[in-house]
Amino acid sequence: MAETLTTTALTLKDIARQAGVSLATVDRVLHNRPGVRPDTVRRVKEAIERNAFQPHVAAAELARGRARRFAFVMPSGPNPFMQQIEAYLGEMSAWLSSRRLSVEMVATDVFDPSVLAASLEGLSDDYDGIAVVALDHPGVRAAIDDLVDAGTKVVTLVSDVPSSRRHHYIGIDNIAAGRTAGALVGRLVGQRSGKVAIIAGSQGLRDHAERIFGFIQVMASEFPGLSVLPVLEGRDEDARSEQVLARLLGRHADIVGLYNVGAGTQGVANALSEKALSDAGRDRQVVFVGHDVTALTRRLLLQGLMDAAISQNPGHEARAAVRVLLALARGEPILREQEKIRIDIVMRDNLP
Amino acid sequence: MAETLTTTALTLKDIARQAGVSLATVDRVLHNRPGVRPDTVRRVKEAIERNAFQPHVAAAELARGRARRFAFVMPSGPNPFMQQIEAYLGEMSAWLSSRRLSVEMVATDVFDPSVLAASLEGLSDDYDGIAVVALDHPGVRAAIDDLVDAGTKVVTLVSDVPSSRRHHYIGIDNIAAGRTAGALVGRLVGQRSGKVAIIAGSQGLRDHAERIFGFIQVMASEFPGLSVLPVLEGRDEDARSEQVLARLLGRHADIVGLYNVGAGTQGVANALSEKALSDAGRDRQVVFVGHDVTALTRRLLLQGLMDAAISQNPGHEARAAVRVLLALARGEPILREQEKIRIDIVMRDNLP
DNA sequence: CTGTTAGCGCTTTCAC
DNA sequence: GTGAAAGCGCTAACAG
Repeated sequence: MAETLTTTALTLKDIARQAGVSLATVDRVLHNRPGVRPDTVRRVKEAIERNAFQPHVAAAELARGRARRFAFVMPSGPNPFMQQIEAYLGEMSAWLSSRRLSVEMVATDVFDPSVLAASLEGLSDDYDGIAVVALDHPGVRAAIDDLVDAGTKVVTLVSDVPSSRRHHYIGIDNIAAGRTAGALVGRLVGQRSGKVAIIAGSQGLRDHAERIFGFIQVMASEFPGLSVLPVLEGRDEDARSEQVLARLLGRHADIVGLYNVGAGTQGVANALSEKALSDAGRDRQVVFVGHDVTALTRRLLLQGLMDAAISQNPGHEARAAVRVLLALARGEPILREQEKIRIDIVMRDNLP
Repeated sequence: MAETLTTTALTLKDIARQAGVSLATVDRVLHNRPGVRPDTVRRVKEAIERNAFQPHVAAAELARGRARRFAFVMPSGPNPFMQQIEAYLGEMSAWLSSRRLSVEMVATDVFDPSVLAASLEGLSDDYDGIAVVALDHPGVRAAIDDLVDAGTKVVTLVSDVPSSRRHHYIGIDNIAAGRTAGALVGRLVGQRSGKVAIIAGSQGLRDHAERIFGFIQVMASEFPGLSVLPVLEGRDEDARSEQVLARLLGRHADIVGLYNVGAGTQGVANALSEKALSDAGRDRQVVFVGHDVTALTRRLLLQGLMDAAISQNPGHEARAAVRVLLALARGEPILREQEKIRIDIVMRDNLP
């Protein structure tokens, strides 16, 4: 009736005794440090295996007694999503300091590869680990690889540089996110046929490009009744997004769906609600799917102007980045399942 | 450019010196233990505040040196969702034992209040904390309250007993989950009008009842074109679910949506795919929304027979339950944001 | 009421 | 190659 999943009470000392060696030797074997005869290594390893011995992390942490410093390299400028990540890091401060960890924010122009690369290079010696919202560019890749070579742990956050040797990526699969957006737009449009608009910050941004790719893929293969218009670029700015979208809506009366890939949400909403006014009486508004749950998208979802937001949980990303950097620094295993960032579909009734 | 969120390097000793007292006194104040003159308390607290002092958790854990035992009281019988929670607890075993924590599974008939209550009563002295998939019933409530009175930390898991004095509930808001399901069915049905079926395990289960409530609420207020048929009960069994649903589908040709509140998914799928066959050529199948991502629902989503699954992440629930029990046992703060279980909408393209 | 002290289990010199 | 021993920062007896 009761099945135990865990037991341990042994200590290094017990293992040492069983293996007929001293504490120090067990410690060396445990951490693959050199200076132990192969035969001794084997004896110790056997004792460890035999007892399924797990060293007590608290004791190790205390004995090591080292404070760790991490840096978060994030975009300067007022991006609500990034601000949420910062805010969640702030909420962790008690957690961090009771573990002698420190996290520092480094703001930089992440859209300029040379600036970003330079920022990264400058951090090498000061930090045990770095989380960076990275632009996928050769210069940035080189900077990341240099950090890694210098022994710094590096995780990419939100936006990845897959070709680099970063230790981990904390963020969503953007192609799948785009596919999800596409499936939602298609399904929510229902039987109607017509055109679908896409507005992105820039197609040069890897995450935007991937989302668009996934979106178009699904549209083409599963919703033949819907035709996708050429992608608009709003540079993630409200004014420009509103302008280009309004023009498009004016030109095509039969737009039934809209995918906003990046920010500039207020502008998109403005253009859309203007159209909604003039459409009053029509059977249904344009289906509008975008990204991220912010104060604004929350309001739009509640109003019904926006139908769904594809979201990556910023609190989870902040905590996962810290935990992964810490695990990397300590040489502990990473709980992949726990650290994986999911693609959340947020609609009015499951707003977090 | 770089803004620090955290700093600390002080120890109890530093605080003791600043306050002009001994280590032990600071420790007493820190843990609100009695036996310190109010004036001294104030002085110490001031020193703590002034330095924003955070005791080193690793040191505390080591010094306390106590192993903690937790029990998970879960339904006997083969419920895939519960098995997933167990599996994720299993994956944590290294994490657990390196912290000198143990988790034991206690299987019981959680649907029989007296059996469940008796199981709980029997555990009082052996565990520091208990997570229980609870039935909301006066006997169970009393058993939980007794545990709490005895100093055991109690969290309800998946299914809550809000009237009890349990310390925490790990699970979703089931009314909101039902609303989410309703909105999805309504939106995915689109312009068509017709009937919507609901099949539940039992309306006597609190979580099922709440989901139904939320679902009907949304249907009534937002989808006047859809009428909800009386709730079917399938007792979470495949055979019975298939039977009652098949009969219903036979009687009403104009069913356009289906909400499966609990398990019995295979039966539901059977009934539905049979109907789909005979409907071949019709414009669209019945919209089918259910709960939880299991091997089966995953397959159904990929096939397209199922449109969406409302899900609560079992891995997250398992880890959150352990973390919360641990925080409660140690008297540490709970990171509410981290432990909150979200209502996930899972469709084909964002399958985890 | 308050202080002293002996560990908790591991890491890390420093000797041998 | 290996071992002995001094802490890491806190907790918990036990004295006073």
